Amino acid sequence: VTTRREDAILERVRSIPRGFVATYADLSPGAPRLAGRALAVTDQAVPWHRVVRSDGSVAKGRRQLRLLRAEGVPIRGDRVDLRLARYASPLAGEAGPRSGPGGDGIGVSAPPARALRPAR
DNA sequence: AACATGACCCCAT
DNA sequence: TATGGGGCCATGT
Repeated sequence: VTTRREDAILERVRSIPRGFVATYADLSPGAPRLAGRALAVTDQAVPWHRVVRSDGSVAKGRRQLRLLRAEGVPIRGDRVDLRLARYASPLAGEAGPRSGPGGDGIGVSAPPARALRPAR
């Protein structure tokens, strides 16, 4: 079961381009655990493997790393090189805990689609 | 209502 | 780079 906030998070997960990643905090500033829960309980088809921790480590181990490597996401050791692979999220730069009505930045519209470096 | 548990994060050692 | 403490939203006892 997902709440409205979680649904919004899932939608943003879907917006992560192939070859890039986003962190839980990018998806839900101020309540990153909520992003984790959303992915854990949803039955929707989303590219969950493109979501990583803020230090580049992953929650689902080798399985996740394999999927990421398959997309060409740069990985050093056992963690993603965020400086190259991080997708410039629409919420990037927004405030942390309680950024206005809604409690988080969810509700912001379209992504910038600004190209970072192509995943090597 | 208190406490515990998560695909977590930030800050200060 | 690694740990510990405090904070976060939602659920389940």
